[in-house]
Amino acid sequence: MARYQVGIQTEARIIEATRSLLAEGGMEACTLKAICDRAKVRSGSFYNLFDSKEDAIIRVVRESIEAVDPDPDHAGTDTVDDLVHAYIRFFHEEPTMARVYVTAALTGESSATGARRRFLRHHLRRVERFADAMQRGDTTLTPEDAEVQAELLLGALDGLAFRWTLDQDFDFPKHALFAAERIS
Amino acid sequence: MARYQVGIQTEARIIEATRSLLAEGGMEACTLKAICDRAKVRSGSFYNLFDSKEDAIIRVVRESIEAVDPDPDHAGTDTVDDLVHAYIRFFHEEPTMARVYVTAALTGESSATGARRRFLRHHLRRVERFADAMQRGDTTLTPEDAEVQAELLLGALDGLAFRWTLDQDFDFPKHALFAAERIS
DNA sequence: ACACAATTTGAGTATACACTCCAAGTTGGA
DNA sequence: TCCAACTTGGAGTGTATACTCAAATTGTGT
Repeated sequence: MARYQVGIQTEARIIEATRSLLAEGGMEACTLKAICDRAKVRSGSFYNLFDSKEDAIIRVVRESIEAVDPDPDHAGTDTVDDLVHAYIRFFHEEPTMARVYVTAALTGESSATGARRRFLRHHLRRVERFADAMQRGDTTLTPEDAEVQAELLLGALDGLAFRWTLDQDFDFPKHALFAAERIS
Repeated sequence: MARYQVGIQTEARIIEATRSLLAEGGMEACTLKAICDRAKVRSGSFYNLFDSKEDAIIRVVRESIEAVDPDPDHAGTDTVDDLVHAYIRFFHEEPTMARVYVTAALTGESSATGARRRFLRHHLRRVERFADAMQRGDTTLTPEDAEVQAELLLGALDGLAFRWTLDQDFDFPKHALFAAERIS
């Protein structure tokens, strides 16, 4: 019944292989074969531990996002600035992962199940945190206004990040900070 | 030397098949087989007229974007509001095409050639037009400030559009107008 | 050392895709 | 009417993909 150590290690190797492949070459480089080769595992083992390739990718991306969370305990003490800086940091430290994040949301199965739903949930949580931070910074803001404003700021950050994926010379941090200043 | 009528008609049929497939089911539905079936053509004919599948898709998307251009002659008379409304209209009238547009930019070959470059060029042209319109609306704005502001507004529109692809219930026009009001 | 569950293997399945080639057919100008 | 340029049919190529399964092996508690 209990999991064996060896299985847990294999799982970790697969996650690490997936992470490094995504970071190096994005979705295109992250084939099942590549994952298995790098993790020194046959495909059967992979499917013993993961439901699908997408399953592994989603876990990696989520871990990656959480790694730059300014307030992992959700104590509700982060400021808008903290959140914006965390966002900038994510794109700065894990550019390929950021592209994967956006790509997965767009190309996930057209049915609303799966990746898309997950990303939406994550987005909504972020909007909530931005809105809360905005209200803490400006107590005259109504909850409704804070939400609209949070959607706008996050939208702008997403859009500027997309812009950056088109052209790596684009100064994302500068524009992101301008957005934060202008919108919140 | 001159092109034969029958070839021109075949080309038109292929374009139309590609357009309708993209509009109905996005990139996933737009396989070569699907295009050829719908256009009543074999793949040999397709490759007689187009270099690649991507070639056909790019032509379709470009035509689709130009169809909602508020100032096709580039007379330089459009206002920021015109441009924002044109953007909203594009997403309202051709939602799937909009998704294709973003997807193509992200998933195009990782080398900077090809689709990505094209999209960047198109984006830069739009930024310029937004910046010009902003300067016409506020003559105290320096060209540099206008450009940064234009990048922000376009980024916000792109991001909100992306947000909408995650969840069709999101009120894109409302948020887009809020962005325009807040940023320009 | 035994039983039994957890894990691994690796060949195999099924499928999908963009693209090629060239013989045969058609068009339209001279 | 001729014929070269153009267009078409459609089988075929090559490659890649995610995923399955039954049997073999290994780990763990007793």
